[in-house]
Amino acid sequence: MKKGKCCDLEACLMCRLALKEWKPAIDSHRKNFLAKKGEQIIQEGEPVTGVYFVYSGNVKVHKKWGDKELIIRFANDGKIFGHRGLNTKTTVYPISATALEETSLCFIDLEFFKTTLKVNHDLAFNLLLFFADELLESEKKMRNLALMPVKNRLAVALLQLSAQFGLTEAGSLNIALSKQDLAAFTGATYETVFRMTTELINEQLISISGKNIRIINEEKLRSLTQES
Amino acid sequence: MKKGKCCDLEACLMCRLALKEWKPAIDSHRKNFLAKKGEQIIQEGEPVTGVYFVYSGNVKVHKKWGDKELIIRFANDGKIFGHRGLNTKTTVYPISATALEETSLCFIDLEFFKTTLKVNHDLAFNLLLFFADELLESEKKMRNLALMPVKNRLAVALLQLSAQFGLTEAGSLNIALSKQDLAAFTGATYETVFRMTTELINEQLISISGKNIRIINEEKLRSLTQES
DNA sequence: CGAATCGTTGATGAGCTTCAAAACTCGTGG
DNA sequence: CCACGAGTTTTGAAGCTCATCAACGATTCG
Repeated sequence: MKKGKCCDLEACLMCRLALKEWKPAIDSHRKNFLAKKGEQIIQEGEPVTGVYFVYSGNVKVHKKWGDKELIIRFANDGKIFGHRGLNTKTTVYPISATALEETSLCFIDLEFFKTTLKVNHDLAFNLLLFFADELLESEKKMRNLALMPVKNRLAVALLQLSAQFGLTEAGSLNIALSKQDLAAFTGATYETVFRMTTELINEQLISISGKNIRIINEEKLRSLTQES
Repeated sequence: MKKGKCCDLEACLMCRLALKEWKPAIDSHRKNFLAKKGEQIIQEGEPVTGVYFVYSGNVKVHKKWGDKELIIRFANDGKIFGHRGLNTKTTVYPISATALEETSLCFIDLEFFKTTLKVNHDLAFNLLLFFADELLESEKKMRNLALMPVKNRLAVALLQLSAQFGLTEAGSLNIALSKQDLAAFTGATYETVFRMTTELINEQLISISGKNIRIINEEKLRSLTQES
């Protein structure tokens, strides 16, 4: 990632905001703010007003059905969420978004974002690629939820977290995630995830001390994510 | 849909092809052909060569894990598939695609499609919206697979098929789908889907005669898809 | 007409959820 | 410094949903 860049999107809107390449006019369409830990930023079903960019922190993007919850993905530094306001079918947010830690955010008005997209073709093209990547992940996760047992999905989840959040110097996953949330991300119950976690520990694939999860045998863990 | 248009994307590439608005130069990048019923058009894991547009017919887009299969979606008239070659992470198709009936197709070379996207901003923007819609559906389906019981997922599947393929004059779903495929689309086994189908019949929500599925009580069926 | 495929049904058990109750953690205040 | 209680973690047990296997009837097709 280049200096002054915030995210993986070349020509990303937020980068430009950060780099102040844009006219001051944008200020009327942008709102910076802080979300406290646990604060709900978007409520599923509410009318779409704009998109959010994460400067720093961590936000879970989740969907509910009845009293059950599934975490679709996490948006950390440089990521975007609430962008599904961009669609032709509905005018309400299809997901909820909740800060997992204190998170610094930037909100952009939907109309402004749309017009920007139409004018800034680089941005549009790169957002297109971003969406394609998301779709790729999304469809893979669909398959996993439908076809994989919980233990294997847990392996996928851990590897994904490792890839997205990296490791601390101590070598454990650089994210503070409640077991509840890990379960909701895996798509299973708290207890089941717990049991599978102990299995993985017994098989020496991971280890846990306190809140810290460490991947010991990445290769074997990854082999669980392969077919059959 | 306007006359001369093939799909829901304004400025869609295929429409332009069909309308012959483009220079003949394109012909070297386009290949029209027919896929027989049951013919596999894309094999998961093969290197990406381009994208496909459906003139007419029906193609299932599916993913495997071991010997199990999940149908992600169906691509019928005017739809696009294989577009996930467009991404930054992998150079192989993440999905398989198989014709469910005789299908008339158009293949576009990936490089050409990419350059076109960079030049044709209307196309890029509308593809962006299309991706956003797909993502919306995809994430909804993720939630369904994770949280809904099979019966409810079956209701979703039937309503979705009804929306995408419409009804025959007789009032039944205008698609010939094997129960195998319906099961793979629902994300459950053949037998389970069969049992749930009988339940829905007994509850007078649907009826089946031969291959024809008819939705009797759409409202109740839809209520199964609502939360809790 | 026989073979093969598909539809239908029952029995069984694995995998997972649910409920419930210990055991452990940690902050708070006596 | 310990006791207490609230919250979390861990474990056990029961039950439900769904997959799997197997068998038989129906339908298609050479």
